[in-house]
Amino acid sequence: MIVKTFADFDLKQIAASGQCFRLEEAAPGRFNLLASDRYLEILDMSARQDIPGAEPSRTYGFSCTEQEFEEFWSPYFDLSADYGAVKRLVPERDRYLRNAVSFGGGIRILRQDLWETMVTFLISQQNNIPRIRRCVRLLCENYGNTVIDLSGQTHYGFPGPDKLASVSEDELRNCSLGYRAKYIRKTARDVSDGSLCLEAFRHMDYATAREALMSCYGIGIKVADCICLFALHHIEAFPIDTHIRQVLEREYPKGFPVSDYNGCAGILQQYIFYYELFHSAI
DNA sequence: CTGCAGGCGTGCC
DNA sequence: GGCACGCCTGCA
Repeated sequence: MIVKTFADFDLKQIAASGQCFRLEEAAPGRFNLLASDRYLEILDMSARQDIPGAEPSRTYGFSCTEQEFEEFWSPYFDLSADYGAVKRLVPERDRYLRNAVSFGGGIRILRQDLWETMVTFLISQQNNIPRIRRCVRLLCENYGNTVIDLSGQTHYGFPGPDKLASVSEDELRNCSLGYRAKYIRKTARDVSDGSLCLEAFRHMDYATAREALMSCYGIGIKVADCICLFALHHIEAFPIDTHIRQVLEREYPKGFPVSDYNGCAGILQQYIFYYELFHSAI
């Protein structure tokens, strides 16, 4: 286990922010995370002091080697980016956004696996977070590789395109995917037979990637933007769901000032999403 | 019982 | 371009 401290990094907030459905707080201060076939345990070692507006700096123990952390997990959590600089772009007069940023200041935009993100956000349409988690869990338990952790516990990786291409639509429906099963099956088959090349997406700019994603069966504007933001790290992507749409109508009737945020408006979208989900509940 | 949750495809204009 | 409508499922 290695121990590290970071500013603007709070896993509790990230786990609740709805960008990753395989990061969960299994017990207070104990997190489990699966990314494809990798498993990571994270232990919150900071004394939790929830001072409103305080710099969210936290210390965590990670169940991996220094090398794995530097090579995989640090980029995954986007730890080398300066989120303080993003927050400072929010002008004092925008009270709403200042509050949102201070409330969810530990959020970062993860760099998740492209295939996994495509499937989980296909599942997310017309769906709610607990049910999305359940669908993803069933998919992994039924078709994913087993991953054994250091204490001998079994976890399940995310099934790859070849595996899901071999599963019938009816079997997929057993994971309570509903009508989304045919979207996932077709996408899996397209990737598996080579007619859809995921590697190509990595070399595209935002507009090109978005358009290419939207040409996939079952992927529309909202899901394409989520994939651009959470997997391809196009931080200018600003996914608008029914929830965010209501906020924009209420707080920004003249439109969200995208141009104030030189290509990183998507990060602000996450602060807003998290703020709307939880601030009234406290 | 209806309505709806982090939409999208289809058919129509 | 815009706008209906249906779609799986679980939960209020």
